[in-house]
Amino acid sequence: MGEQAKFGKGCHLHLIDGSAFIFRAYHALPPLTRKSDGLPIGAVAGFCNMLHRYVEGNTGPDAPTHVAVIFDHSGKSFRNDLYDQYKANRPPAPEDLRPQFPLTRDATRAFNIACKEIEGFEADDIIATLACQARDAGGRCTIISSDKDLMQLVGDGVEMLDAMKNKRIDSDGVVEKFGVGPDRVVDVQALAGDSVDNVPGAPGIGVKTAALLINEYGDLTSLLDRAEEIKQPKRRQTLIDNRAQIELSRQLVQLDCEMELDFSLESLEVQDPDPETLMHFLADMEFRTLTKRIAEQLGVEAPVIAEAAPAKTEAAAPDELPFDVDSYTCVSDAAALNEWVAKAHKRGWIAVDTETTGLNEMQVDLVGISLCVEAGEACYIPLTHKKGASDDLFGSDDLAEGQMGLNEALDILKPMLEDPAIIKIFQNAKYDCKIFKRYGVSVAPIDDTMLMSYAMNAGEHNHGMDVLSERYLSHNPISIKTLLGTGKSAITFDKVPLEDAVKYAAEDADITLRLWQKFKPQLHQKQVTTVYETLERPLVPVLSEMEMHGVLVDRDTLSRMSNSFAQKMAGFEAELHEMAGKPFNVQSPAQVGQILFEDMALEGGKKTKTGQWSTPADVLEDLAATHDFPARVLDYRQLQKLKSTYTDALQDHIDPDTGRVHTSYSQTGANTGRFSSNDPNLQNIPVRTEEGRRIREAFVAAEGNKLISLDYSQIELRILAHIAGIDTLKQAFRDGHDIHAMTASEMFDVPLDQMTPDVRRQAKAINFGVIYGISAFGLARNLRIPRGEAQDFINRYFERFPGIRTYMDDTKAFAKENLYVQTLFGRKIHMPQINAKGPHAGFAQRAAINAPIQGTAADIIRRAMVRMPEAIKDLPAKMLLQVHDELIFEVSEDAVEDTISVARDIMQGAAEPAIKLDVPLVVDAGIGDNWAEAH
DNA sequence: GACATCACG
DNA sequence: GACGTACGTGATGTCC
Repeated sequence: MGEQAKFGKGCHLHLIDGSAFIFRAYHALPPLTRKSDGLPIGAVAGFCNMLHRYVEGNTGPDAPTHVAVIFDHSGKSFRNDLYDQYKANRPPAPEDLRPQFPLTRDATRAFNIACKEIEGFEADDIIATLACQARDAGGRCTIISSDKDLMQLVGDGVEMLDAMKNKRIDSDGVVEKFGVGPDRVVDVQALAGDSVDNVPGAPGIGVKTAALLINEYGDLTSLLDRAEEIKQPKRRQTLIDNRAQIELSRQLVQLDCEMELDFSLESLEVQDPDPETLMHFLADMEFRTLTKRIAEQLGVEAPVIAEAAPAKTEAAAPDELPFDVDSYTCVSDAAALNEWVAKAHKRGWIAVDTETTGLNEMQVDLVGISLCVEAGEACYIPLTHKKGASDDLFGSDDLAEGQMGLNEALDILKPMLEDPAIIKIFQNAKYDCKIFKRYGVSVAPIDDTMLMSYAMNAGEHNHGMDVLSERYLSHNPISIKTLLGTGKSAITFDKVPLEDAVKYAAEDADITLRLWQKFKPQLHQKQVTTVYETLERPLVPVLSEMEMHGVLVDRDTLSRMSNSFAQKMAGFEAELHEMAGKPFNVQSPAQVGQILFEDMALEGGKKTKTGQWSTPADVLEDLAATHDFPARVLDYRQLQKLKSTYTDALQDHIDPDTGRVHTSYSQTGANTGRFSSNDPNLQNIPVRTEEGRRIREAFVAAEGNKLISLDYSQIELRILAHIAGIDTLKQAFRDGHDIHAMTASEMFDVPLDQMTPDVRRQAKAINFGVIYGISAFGLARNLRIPRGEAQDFINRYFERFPGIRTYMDDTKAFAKENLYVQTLFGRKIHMPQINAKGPHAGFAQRAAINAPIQGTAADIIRRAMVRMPEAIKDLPAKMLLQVHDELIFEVSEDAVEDTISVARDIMQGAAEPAIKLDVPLVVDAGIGDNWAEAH
């Protein structure tokens, strides 16, 4: 440090406003991506060009002797402690810009220019402090920026330079801009405020008026003290009323010239870049032109950049960094943890994984947290592991040694996990976010490798970590079973010895980070960034909240129904044994089949592929027309289903703490974009039979509330009408006609006023069949008509609506060509089986026809759900459940109508503005004390 | 753990 | 010309 000459007279410091460079570069260039992997790189390219042009231009007597690029540190600054709304209305950095922030630091260092940022301060403060130091030492300083907030620093050897316009700004320039000299800029800004930074200022006073006042009264303090003297009554009152706010504003705009810096002016001395380092960086970024140009100037050989690197989509390249579970570290004190937090700040991202005592997010305890910022470098923070059970079979409740306190760790992690400038990366973020939420941490923003995979590869494979790691990293992770065991002897994670836990948990974070690095650029390449960012990622907090809120279920209602079912079933069982002439297990399809088709020798029995007699409901229904036995079996089966799956099982899912049922939605469960619901499944609660529907009476609103249900009417048919472009159908929807009756009328030439329910029913079956990729066989079975007749129906339908056949043929052809189909919103559903030969071919083709329709409907309700929390935030209403085309809310009695109105608008307009459908979306609403009434 | 059955959209 | 099919899910019980 002592080698450099002292900064003083004759020295000239240049300070570059790094953030301004980045944003200017970002907006000036198209969204370039790195050829080999699609990493967004446009802002870095522009940044490097600007930096290079700047260095090139620094010749002659006025060249700087010292230089630094100053960046804003991610996260909040001390100004947020003064005013929590400071810069609060600033939108987050664009998605494709964020990963470029750290790269611009790397670029600065590659050019061998000092690169500075300090936590808790803005770049402007560092610039202010350095400028003052330079001035005090008798040297000069040029600030390369056009930010008006820096103009207060101008004067006495400090100037600004607008690099784009190549215009210097001195004291006169400041007067031109603010109407006052640099020393009064702060006063003017305090009065005028700043909408960009959300500095309030004095209402109704702009720069012009502010300058007028300051020039008249000398300075801000005098002005405020003598505010009574102001002639204009309104202006006078404003200043008197808002004195505190104006003084706060002054604090906000006043830059800190006296920061403690851990580097000296001397350390910023201009140095030549190291050609090798610079070349390596530029080549790594694949900047072909710039690399060549700078290589020539430096007189070195330009490194070769492969023209078209092989697409790295599937298996990992063999030369990738191997996994080494022994390299992972165990973090057990605050100092070590703080280092990891610092790494996250530096990088702007961090992969996080939580370990818990089980899978039920509402009940389990946090056991530890693993982190990873750089591939191959991961740690585990054990928090509540229990002491080993060396000779005590039951283990111990005492905490194991070598762990930091849970609260201490969370206190350190919370600001980072909530920092808007740091992306937290998870595999299945919803799980971890719910856990963190229970510990008072609201994690944001996030990325989720599971959802990225789903957006890119739905239909190709599942999206669990094991599958993804195997497929994309060629690595088999440690199996959780080897740590926990299986079945009855399985232990919970808090009983796992620390050294094993570190390897397993840290590896998961490492895998997550590596998957993210691999997937991120692929999202662009596969053109699903919008799907991921608008239809997948924003749902994580929405679903988390719905799941955590849960739905109130009345245990007594269920319990009474269970008892009633049990009684009836016992009666049916006795009857059935009597009829069979022997006791048998009514729940065994094999035994029922034997009795029906062997003992009773009934006709029409078919066998399943395993050789058993097949006894599904439709077969038994046919037999029930003539025999009591199959009719009774059906009765029994219905009650058995209701009891075991619903009235019994649902009670076990009532959370002991909340008294409510908390389902879990799987965002990646259905390939079409639908959600699935599990533990328990609340998307298949009975409704079609009277008996079953009564189960919904147990789903109730809390005291003083109502349940409301809003469902899309015929959404899939509407989408079909739009996509296939069927004018008659579209018009019918626009006119609000009964679509099935209309179809029947068109097909069978029956006037609407002479429509019979049976003809309408047949048309309805055809309409549904079309959505499913109609076949004569399927329609025949559904309508119980001969196959030839079904084929006639279908032919007539296609004749009447030729657009439908075109849509089906086009969709099939598209799928065969591309191996995927698409929704209106760009969601891709892969169809790897579409070109299969043989009997399976039909399956894939029908799925291909159905997927765009079902998927588009799923996209639309997803869009509604993403917008819903903001829309209802001021209403006493909560969104509880989603059942594919229906949303259920719990709402205070006095806000029922308002909520319906708001939620309906959101749902009906959910396709817009992305898509303007040719058909209206209609949402029906129901209200009740329970779900049966509301539906 | 595979299979059959049945609940939903 | 025969093959065997409606599309998408999850939970439960039997049986091996």
